[in-house]
Amino acid sequence: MDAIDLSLVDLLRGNARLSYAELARQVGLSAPAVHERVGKLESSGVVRGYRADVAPESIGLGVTALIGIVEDSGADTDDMLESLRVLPEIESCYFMAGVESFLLKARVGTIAELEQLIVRLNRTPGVASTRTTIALSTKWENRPQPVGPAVG
Amino acid sequence: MDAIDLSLVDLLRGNARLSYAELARQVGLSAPAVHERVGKLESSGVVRGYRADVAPESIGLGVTALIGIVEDSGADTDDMLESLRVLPEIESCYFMAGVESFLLKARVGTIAELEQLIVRLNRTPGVASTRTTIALSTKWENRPQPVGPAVG
DNA sequence: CACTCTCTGTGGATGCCATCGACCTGAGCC
DNA sequence: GGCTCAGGTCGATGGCATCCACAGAGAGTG
Repeated sequence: MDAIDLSLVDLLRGNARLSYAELARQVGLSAPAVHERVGKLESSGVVRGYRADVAPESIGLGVTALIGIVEDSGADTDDMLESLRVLPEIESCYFMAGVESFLLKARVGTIAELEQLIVRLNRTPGVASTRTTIALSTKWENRPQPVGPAVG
Repeated sequence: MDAIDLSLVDLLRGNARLSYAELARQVGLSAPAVHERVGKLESSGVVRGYRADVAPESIGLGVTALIGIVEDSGADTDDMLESLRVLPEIESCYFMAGVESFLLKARVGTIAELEQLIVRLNRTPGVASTRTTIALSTKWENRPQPVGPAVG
């Protein structure tokens, strides 16, 4: 991970569909060299993949909620994780410090679907309680913060 | 947004670097047709961009925190938003229902940097109080949920 | 029904890009 | 010095992006 790798990471966080030729121009290397570097970033786990950033409301996921989960004392955290993992509505799952062991970001189409999700969560073994707050609007999300040196 | 558009969106959410030729094979259209459709999805705002998914700890952002913000009564929400927007550490910003008007997801390198961020937030005009919880680990994040029909 | 307009598709042509292999170069080390 | 290796360049080639001309389906209209 030298400065050029950081530049490549920055460029790809900004636009994952840049061609190797374009990346090469930006960082001042040849296309094969960039190809090699990006391949290594991928196989070493620095770059985990490439995702289209899609407006959720345009694919019928207009309701965003954050759900904190308090575990039962003695609950098996790994089992709970597996129960959470199979729920597709849960986009993100953080294991937190504090009373609420998990913080989930869920995305559904309607409030009714959110209700169903919460019911399911409360029925999940190991869940003592849930606390849901609704996001009225998403001001921004997953904004990449620049890490590399400035790239001309 | 017909079924083919949804398939394209799904495919690109899974791998944003798929070639138009490959997308075309997957959905059963010609490459120019797919090119046209994706272009329209982009210009209509359904697809907002393409991002490399980078392991944050590998670029020196190993600390994730969620920060709730309570506004002063009478605070100007738009002004606050602008103050938040210039802080690069804030990756996501939701306007919430509830006591805490904003919920921020912040990513920093060290606990010391988190402390500085919190201090800055508490000094920001309009902020009555903040409540920070640290994510001990990220189980998953921004997992795309399939929306289109199954794609062979 | 027939005409036409529009939308969305296909197929072909062309130039750029991804990718492979051969080779070069400088650093570290015996 | 001479070996070795990591990581670069260059050149070739086949595939892809992209442009263009044109075809066919459907909606609206006389």
